[in-house]
Formats: sequence, structure tokens, C-alpha cells
Amino acid sequence: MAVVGRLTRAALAVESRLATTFVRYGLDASSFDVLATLLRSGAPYRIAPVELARDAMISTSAVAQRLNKLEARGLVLREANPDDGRGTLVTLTGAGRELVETVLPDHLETERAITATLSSGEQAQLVALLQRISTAATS
Amino acid sequence: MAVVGRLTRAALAVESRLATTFVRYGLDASSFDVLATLLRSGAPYRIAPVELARDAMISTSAVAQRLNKLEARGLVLREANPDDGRGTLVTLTGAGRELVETVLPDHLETERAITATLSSGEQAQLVALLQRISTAATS
DNA sequence: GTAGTATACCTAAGTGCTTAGCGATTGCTA
DNA sequence: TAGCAATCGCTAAGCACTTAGGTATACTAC
Repeated sequence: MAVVGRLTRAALAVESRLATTFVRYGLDASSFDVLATLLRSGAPYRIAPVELARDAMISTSAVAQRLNKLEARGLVLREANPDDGRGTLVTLTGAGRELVETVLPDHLETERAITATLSSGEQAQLVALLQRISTAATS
Repeated sequence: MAVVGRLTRAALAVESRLATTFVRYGLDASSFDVLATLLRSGAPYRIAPVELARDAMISTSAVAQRLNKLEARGLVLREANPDDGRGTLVTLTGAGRELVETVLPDHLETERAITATLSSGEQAQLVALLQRISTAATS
């Protein structure tokens, strides 16, 4: 029965560690998440807010608030969606792209440092076990 | 590199599932955590707030706010600590004990249902892997 | 004993999420 | 094509945490 406790503790420890990288660049995990999602989408680095919400598994309202801050800092840009009058498109600005491209390698290295404790076989095993736990919890 | 993502997803899924039990009894995970900690401490079900904070890995300020709500509902009681003029002792009331003893079996059954997806060997394996990840993230 | 530091508990203010609900546009359907 | 439901994005309000800081008591060093 220690499984659930261990799981939440581990997730907390990992998130806390990852956060230390973000603060070094004046970011937090939430903001980085948005920027990284835009970067991953490739040129022209432009996504609808509703897509960001789905990707991050948060409400569209939370996305709007994240975007307010990122836009105020000039890291993203909101434009009307020409194909959907209701919609908006969020674009990574040059400054935003530059920032996320600076942070990303550092972030990935931190992830690598954490996961490198396990062999690749153990990592695969862990992922498989977590997947089964997720499924069991969701169903 | 899917390890970190999987980990946070799994933790989120489990927490979300556990929450459904608590809301059925008008509680949330935080409140239940306090009550369960008091119950685990055994008779006379009395703990200092600072101990609750350590146990839950949150600030003493968060504990104070949790206690405000629980005390208002008559589930716990705050008394001065006779052995330490600075301190307070939190006691589970009869109503609080009754509630947590009602919720607990349901909660444990939910945990069992989730973890039963894995054999006991797999559970041990998962716990060991999570422990190593935690250590790697913390160090 | 007294001064200075550490500890316990609290409130206040700030943060980022949630749900509720609004205005606007789109898309389905009769 | 007119009407209605669904969707998109936002603000407002509520919630639980955080940090900052205040008050009171305990401990430690001299």
C-alpha cells in the first residue's frame, strides 16, 4: 500500500527539481510548458489556445491567464484566427523562441540526470508500470 | 525521456481518482490527510500542528488554514499545549473520528483497486524504482 | 539572569488553478 | 434559412497553497 504514497512523493520531488531550472530563467513550469509546446509545434510556432489547454490538461481559462502573462512579457503574441472568427492563434515571438531554446537544453539535461539513475531497461519497466497504474486509476 | 511525463500523469490520475472518494463524504484530500494522520497517531488522537506540517510536507501556515476549516466543522479541536507555551495541540473530536473511520475503508479499497492491477512483485518493483527516482531528483 | 536566537502558530497578501458564466461565432438541423 | 446547440476565449470569484511577517514562548550562551 506504499505505492500511492511513493508515487506522489516521487512526482513532487521531480517537479520540484525541474522547477529549479525554470526559475533560473525567470520562468515557472507552467510558462515553460506553453513555450515548449509552441516550439514543438514547429514553424510558424502558432497554436490555438484550446489546443494548448488539451496538451497541458488544464482549463482554457488557465491557458488564458498563462497567456496574459506571457504576452505581457512579449514572449508570445495573440492574433485573430482568420479561419475561425471565435478563435485566437498564439504565436511564439522571437524573444519567446530565443528564451525557450535557451532553457530547453538545460531542462533536458536535468531530466536526463534524473532518469539516468535507471538503466534504459528499468526506465521502460517503470514507464510500463506507471501506464498500468494510470489506466487502473482512470477506469 | 517519457519517464517524467508518465510519472506526473500517473500521479495526477491517481490523485484525481482518490479525490472522488473524499468528495462523497464532503472532504478533500487535504482535510482527509489531517484527519487520517490524527487517527494513525492513536489515542488520544492529539498532535501538534508542526507535526502535521512535517507529515504532510506542507508549510505550518497551510496547516493552520486546514485546521481553521476542520475546527469550524467541529472535526478537530485546538487546545493549548500544557508542556509548551508556544504550542497548540490538535485533537480529533468524536465527530471527526467517526467521519474518518467511515471514509478510511472506502479510501483503502480505492487504493487497493488501483494497485491490484499490479502483482505484489510488480508493486515492490515500482516502489523501488520510484524511490530511486526520488533520490536522484532530490540529490 | 539577561540577551539573542530559534521555534510554534497565526494572519495577510500573492499566485495559479478551478468553476461559473458571458459575448461572439460556428455548425447542425428542421 | 432560421433557430439552437456547441465551441472558443475571456473575466470574475473562489480555493488552497506559498512567502512574508508578527507575536509569543523556549532555549542557549555568557
